[in-house]
Amino acid sequence: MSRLTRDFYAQDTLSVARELLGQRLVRVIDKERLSGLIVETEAYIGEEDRACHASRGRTPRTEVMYGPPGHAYIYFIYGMYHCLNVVTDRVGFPAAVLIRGIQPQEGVEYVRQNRGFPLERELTNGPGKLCQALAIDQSLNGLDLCQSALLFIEEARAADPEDIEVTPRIGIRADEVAKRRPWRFLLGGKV
DNA sequence: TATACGATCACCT
DNA sequence: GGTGATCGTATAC
Repeated sequence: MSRLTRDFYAQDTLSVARELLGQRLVRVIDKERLSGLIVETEAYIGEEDRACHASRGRTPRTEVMYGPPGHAYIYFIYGMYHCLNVVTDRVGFPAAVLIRGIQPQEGVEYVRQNRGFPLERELTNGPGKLCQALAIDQSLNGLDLCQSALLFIEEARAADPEDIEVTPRIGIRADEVAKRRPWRFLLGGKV
């Protein structure tokens, strides 16, 4: 099973967001594999994108986004949740793809424990939920997905372009221009 | 030092 | 459809 390489993440952000659909996100914990196919992503691109954390410039928090592609940008939100992003594009340009949803594959029972045994479809259908399910927190921030044994993305089945749905990003507070950008990608018409 | 708020979720009506 | 939980970060003082 081959892992996605630096070249993959070094593409422009919209291409990465699109091509991540159908790939397999893998978390190894206690030598056990937890994984799921990526079914929902959102792109956040550059300081000009008002919805992107880097729109207020380079800070300790956003530093990772300015670094090399292929690293994990994980932030803490609403005092209780974490969200997982993968850094894209080139060094010095802040951009990332938010992983918003996965379809559980391996280690489902472990995942159910982490999530407090909710309904199957509620396990990982949101950025905060999937981080809780895969035990992803800030200790993994900045991790190199091309090198790490703990967190990485494997090449699985690339999504058929016809199965990809494109919509505006959700949950963001920003100006109308940023809100309207069709930078959210879903697999198989999932909403 | 102080304060306001967010790329969310779960639970309520 | 509405709201409270809960705290790191950015920004203002």
